[in-house]
Amino acid sequence: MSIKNVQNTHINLRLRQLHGALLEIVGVMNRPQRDEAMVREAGISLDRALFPLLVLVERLGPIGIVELADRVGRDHTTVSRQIAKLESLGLVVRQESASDRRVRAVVVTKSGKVMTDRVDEARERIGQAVFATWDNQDFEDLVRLMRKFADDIKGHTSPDSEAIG
Amino acid sequence: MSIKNVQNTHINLRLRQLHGALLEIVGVMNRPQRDEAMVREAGISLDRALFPLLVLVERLGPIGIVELADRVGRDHTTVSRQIAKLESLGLVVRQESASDRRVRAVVVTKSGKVMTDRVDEARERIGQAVFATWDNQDFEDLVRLMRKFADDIKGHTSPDSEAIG
DNA sequence: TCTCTATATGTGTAATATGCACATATTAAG
DNA sequence: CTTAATATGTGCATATTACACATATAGAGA
Repeated sequence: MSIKNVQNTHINLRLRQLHGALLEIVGVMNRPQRDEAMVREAGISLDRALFPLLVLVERLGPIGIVELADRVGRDHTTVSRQIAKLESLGLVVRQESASDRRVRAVVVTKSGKVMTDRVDEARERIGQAVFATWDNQDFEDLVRLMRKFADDIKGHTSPDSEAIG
Repeated sequence: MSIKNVQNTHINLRLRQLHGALLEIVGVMNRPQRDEAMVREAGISLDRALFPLLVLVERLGPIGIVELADRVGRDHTTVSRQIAKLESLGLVVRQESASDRRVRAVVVTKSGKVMTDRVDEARERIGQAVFATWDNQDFEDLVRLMRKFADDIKGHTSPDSEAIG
């Protein structure tokens, strides 16, 4: 076996480990129970699919429907309807864009912001608990490398490229 | 502002950055287009929701329906039906457990393994491309810290604890 | 052992979510 | 100024999902 093959074997081992960790993390992030617990804490009734959208709008808004749909991996018509629901609940508004009058950019309302703020606070509490036992350098490295990883996979998966599984 | 508050502010900044990166990564992982591309490459027609299950069964099998449902955050009745579909396609089988005759543990068949193997190969190719430009130490650190992170959030989110958003 | 509770799985059914076909408005390119 | 591309939205058929409920088995305690 050549040196290059040994290296590849090692990389593939690590890739498999990374994929395993990713599957678990995504699994936890996708649990609807988590969202429901948050919503309950915020004291508002909200459909399961609507909550992740609200968080994204707060993070990325003002943002158009199509870009939002791309982020969550759903058809834009689906997202259009979901945003309409969020708007009827008073949590977001669609505002006309001056530069491009086709887009109706979505932003959170004051009421929606109150809700995402509570979510942020809960997330902070959990995060502080999770990382309380971490070595500080490890924590800094995790944040830095996750950011880098997120940036890099976007470039390798954007249009028509292959999937990761 | 006390030293402790300064530290908390810094941690919360990092937590927010980490959350942002996580949202993007999970977003990419959740794109149905990725799964569809994989399935197409493997030359089999497979419902969108079935593919992630197949991957999990290959990784974790033999595994029971309830545990599988917990992993993907769906009701066990939903997963039960989806596994039944996978079984009718010959990609997995449900085998009786000797130790506990309630469970019908799911495992991939030879045919299912062929499919996940192709997926693994594609994932390897992508992974090698993504990390080709990475510093080796960074790559090792990412794998190690993601594993640690996955382990730690499981402990902090398992039963009835709060969500991350 | 007997009983009661918890767990694992599965089916019927109704509500929800989703995407495709299609339509409109606006922008950009030639 | 025509044509293609983009952003958004509605109607409708289908797919997905979960709740209520049922069955079988396991485990704990009297």
